[in-house]
Amino acid sequence: MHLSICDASIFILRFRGCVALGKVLVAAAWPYINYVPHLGTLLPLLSADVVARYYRLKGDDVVFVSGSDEHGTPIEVEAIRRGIHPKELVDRNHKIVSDLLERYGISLDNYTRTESPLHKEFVRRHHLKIYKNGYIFTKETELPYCPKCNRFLPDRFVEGTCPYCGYGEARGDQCDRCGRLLDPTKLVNPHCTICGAEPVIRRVKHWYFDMPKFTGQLLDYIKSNKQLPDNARNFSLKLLQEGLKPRPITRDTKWGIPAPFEGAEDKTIYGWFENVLGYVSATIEYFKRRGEPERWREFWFHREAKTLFFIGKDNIPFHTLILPALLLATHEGYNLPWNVITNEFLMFQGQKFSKSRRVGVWIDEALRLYPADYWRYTLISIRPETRDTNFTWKVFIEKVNSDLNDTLGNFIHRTFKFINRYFGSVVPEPKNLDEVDEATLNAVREKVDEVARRLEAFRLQAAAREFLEISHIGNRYLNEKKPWRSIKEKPQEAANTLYVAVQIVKALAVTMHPFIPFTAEKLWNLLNLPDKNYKGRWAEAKKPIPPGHRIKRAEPLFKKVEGSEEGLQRMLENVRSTKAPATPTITIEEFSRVDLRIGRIVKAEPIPKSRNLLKLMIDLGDYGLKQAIAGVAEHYKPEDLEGKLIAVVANLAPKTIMGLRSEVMILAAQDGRVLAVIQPDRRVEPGSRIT
RNA sequence: AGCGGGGUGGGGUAGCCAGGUUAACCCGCUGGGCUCAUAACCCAGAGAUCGGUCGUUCAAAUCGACCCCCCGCUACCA
Repeated sequence: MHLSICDASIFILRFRGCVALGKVLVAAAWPYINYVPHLGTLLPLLSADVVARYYRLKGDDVVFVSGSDEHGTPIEVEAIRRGIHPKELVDRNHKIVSDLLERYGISLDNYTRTESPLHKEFVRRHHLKIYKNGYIFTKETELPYCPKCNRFLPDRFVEGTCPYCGYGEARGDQCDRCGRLLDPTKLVNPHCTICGAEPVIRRVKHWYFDMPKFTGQLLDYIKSNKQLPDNARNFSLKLLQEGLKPRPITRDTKWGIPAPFEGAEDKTIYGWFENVLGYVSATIEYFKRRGEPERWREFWFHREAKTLFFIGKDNIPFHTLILPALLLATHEGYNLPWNVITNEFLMFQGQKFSKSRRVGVWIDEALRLYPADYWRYTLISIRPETRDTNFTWKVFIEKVNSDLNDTLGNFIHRTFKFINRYFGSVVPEPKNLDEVDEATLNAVREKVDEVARRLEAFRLQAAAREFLEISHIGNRYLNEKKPWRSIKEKPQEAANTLYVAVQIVKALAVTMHPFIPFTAEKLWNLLNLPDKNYKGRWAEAKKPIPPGHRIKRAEPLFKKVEGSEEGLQRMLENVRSTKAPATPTITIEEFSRVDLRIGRIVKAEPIPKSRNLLKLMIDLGDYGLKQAIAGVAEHYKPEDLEGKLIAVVANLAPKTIMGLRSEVMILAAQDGRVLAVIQPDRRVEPGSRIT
């Protein structure tokens, strides 16, 4: 089947919207792994996972792919900072991230990486192909080059004084103070942010992808793709109306995929022109590994395949314009993204997630606090669908305690307990169900369908609400039927009630699966339903558990989050401090602002009513006697400390702790539960400066 | 600056694109019920002139114009 690629009608056919189900490619944005992702970065992967799991439950043929985005200057710079080769950095991070995603239950069929040999080879062949098709040309430009680092500098890596407002730390692309767009060549006193040297301007040749040639086809694609969400469509149309520009696809960096063009041997391919091709290469790799090397085509060429891309809003143009253009440029008739499901941003307590300022929660530390399902449920239920939303500890506590534990967990638990206790753990035989029983079962079936409808519309937040609603129905039903009464007077009625209740539990076990898969499997097991493979299980939501079936003993599925919002933030900070933090470097000048000295503890005494505090009097020689309130009482007895020479920070702003003034801070090393004060290894006078 | 998104009871969100019965849901609050269940559950109630103004319309949270505030983006932080 070969249609002219320029024929717009094929798009109309392909994107009419009533595409038959069956084959679903689910793709999630590739996290950039210069660092562990934070909760916001997890959103596209998590959303994709919910949908992938749903389609699998429905019995569709699903392939779910993503991978680590590993190339580019930020990773190179991070590697330099740590004194290792970029490859070593990404090998390490890829492993960490893959492992974490698995622990979040992100059910990827292939989580690969841009360093995968198959990907690199695929990308080179792809670009050569579109080069031969005439979509790539070369052009010379002037770019800043750092002679000391021996590299061309991306705009963001040049800083200098803004020529408009005089701001001293304007970046090459934009001034943070006046907001003006800049050109790195215009900066006054420019310097390289990596080494500080002054960059020079060099003329270089680069290879450009001729985006404007695809304007018409992309316009047709965007306009005829009915399911594209508004934010993705509007933004893409705007860019198309403004006019596409040729994009440089080569970079003068070493860390990347070598450009395959003649004369470009020392260049690499720009990240966004290779990582999006990873969706294809990951599919190829997956089927190759399964020994079915041709089947990837079913997902990328058969018209009936649905391809779903889950991304954050900042990635829209790469998925609605650049990826389609790259695919069109092959003239091979690739499926263009059937839908690009875009989430807005997640904020943390009203602020943007920020790695440098440590605002937010990172996915490794989150798992050290609470189970994956708690995070999954919370994130999906506040998933930023129509606007940015805010993650707060308050929300987290509310979602886990009220929704998961009280409403959902408790309904399941009371049903189990009742059957355990009054029916010997055996599903009772129903006889003559009354109207309320039937209506309830119907309402539950209705809800199951509603969850499915919401999921198919990618309204994940609403879908989660609907599945939780099933447990509300259950709770309401039990309250109305009061089986704890009828068990005494009309045991058959109680039997009917619990029969219905356990069917609701089963429906929940199925519908909760996309959202909280770990809990779903645990529940499936408690229901003593043997099937380990969940493919095609969705239909089970409406099939009753037969009377006589034995279930297991009740076991709580969730635990409440104990403690306040402040308490949780403290827990997070504890978790954070016990792993080696990658603290940003400081200059010697910055360090010298800290006045470190040796002091002698002349007196140490416990503070009444405090658990861990000691009041210390510390002799600082010429600087006098200072009082320190130190949190060491759980590690040292007062008499152990008296007489010791120890390191202190002498110029910390004083603070009042439990009504006592603390003027200096003593230094101690912490290794998990072990605390050790820092002492000089030979005798020096109290007050000696530590440098 | 331009562009985009948003401002809905105390808090958090949905509804808006395809205008139409008492503006929905969760948390919180008040009162009541229940006691099988992880002090959980269920019911009822209070509480919003849907940022402001003007307009379109028989009818606007929903459409249009203008204004005020918040946020994001302006092509390598989802």
